[in-house]
Amino acid sequence: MQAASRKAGRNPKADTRAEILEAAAALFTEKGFDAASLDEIAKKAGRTKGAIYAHFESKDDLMMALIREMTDPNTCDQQTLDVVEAYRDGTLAEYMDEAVCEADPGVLLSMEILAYALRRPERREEVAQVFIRHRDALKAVIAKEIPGAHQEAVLAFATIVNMGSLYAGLSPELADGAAIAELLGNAVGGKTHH
Amino acid sequence: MQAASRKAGRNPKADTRAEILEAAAALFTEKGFDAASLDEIAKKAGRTKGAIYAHFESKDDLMMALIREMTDPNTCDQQTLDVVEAYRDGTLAEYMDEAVCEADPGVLLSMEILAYALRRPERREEVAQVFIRHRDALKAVIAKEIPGAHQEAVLAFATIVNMGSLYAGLSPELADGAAIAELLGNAVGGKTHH
DNA sequence: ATTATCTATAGATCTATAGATAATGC
DNA sequence: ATTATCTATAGATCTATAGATAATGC
Repeated sequence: MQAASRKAGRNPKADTRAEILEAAAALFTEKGFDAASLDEIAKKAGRTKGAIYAHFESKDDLMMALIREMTDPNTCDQQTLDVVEAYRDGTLAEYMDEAVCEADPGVLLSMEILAYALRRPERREEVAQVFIRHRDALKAVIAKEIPGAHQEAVLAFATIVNMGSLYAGLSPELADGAAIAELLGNAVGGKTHH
Repeated sequence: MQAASRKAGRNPKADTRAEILEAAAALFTEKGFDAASLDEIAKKAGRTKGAIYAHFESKDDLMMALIREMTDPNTCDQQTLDVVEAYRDGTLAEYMDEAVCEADPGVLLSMEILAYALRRPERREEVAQVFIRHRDALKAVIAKEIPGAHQEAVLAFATIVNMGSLYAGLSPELADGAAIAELLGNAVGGKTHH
């Protein structure tokens, strides 16, 4: 949030909700949903717990809000775009080693959300819709950037890049940029320009 | 009571430890490490918390013991073997739909362990060694069962099957047996007999 | 045969902290 | 949105005891 928001008729309150969500995302990533306390989240957002309860009904409600508002569901986040482009340009190995292999926070959060949803059947459907919309956005990008990609290329990106970067975060012996790039190459196919 | 167990230097209640580990595995899978309480674990094992502390120093120590003793590190578990065989036999799609697609507990536990280790740098190396030994066992099986498999076939199995089954557990729209099988086919190559 | 000892475990308890709510202020 | 507070429960620790074995005594 830049000066713009502070200026144009924003109320200090307006940002509170977004800042809480941002702090929650960071702490759910770092410690996991259960281990991240609302006090910590509030502190990180520069507020108190009361502020959280002014905006969210419960810790679960906060998590669900975070999931729903996880970036615009119709566009890929920049990082996803970068991965696809690196693949297309034949520089994925380097990209993975630099950017993703040290336990990418975005991937950890998405794992946390997946685990959260899998353990709460009532929430599963709603979370699934969010994942599906993200998947579709990624699919469109792949179709555009990687002509001739195999039919299951989206699933390849989602599974190999995500899981691969978790493994890489655990140990480079389990997965490194080169291995992930080669595997993805076999799985995705299509034209790349080296 | 069997003379054998006495001979082995273990008292008749020696299976307490194993039963606690089993209960812990089940509850860590079902609710996650933080949300599973020691009281629940003790109850599920038919003991009380005192019994847990007689065998383990702390909840973390219990988790680490569970990780270390997660099946024999030099052999694949049956389920992993089944997946590789289903791939080799060209029946992976059916296998995944039947056995794995509804949020496989083993996969969930392994994700829980991965997240646990990624968030605890002091533990990372030790957990990594366990994963590496499992990976090597899987590699050997693949080399034997799927002649001509690509070099990164192990990573393909680990990432695509695990992540795929989590996605499938969230929604069949995200991943189903056929999609996983096709993707794995592109990623692994090698000879299969249809 | 009696007493002491050891080990594993139950059950009670301690302390900290979590999520949630209520009261209050701006 | 803050501050104070409520209630529940967590991990951890303490204490007592059951059941078994080992040592001691007659």
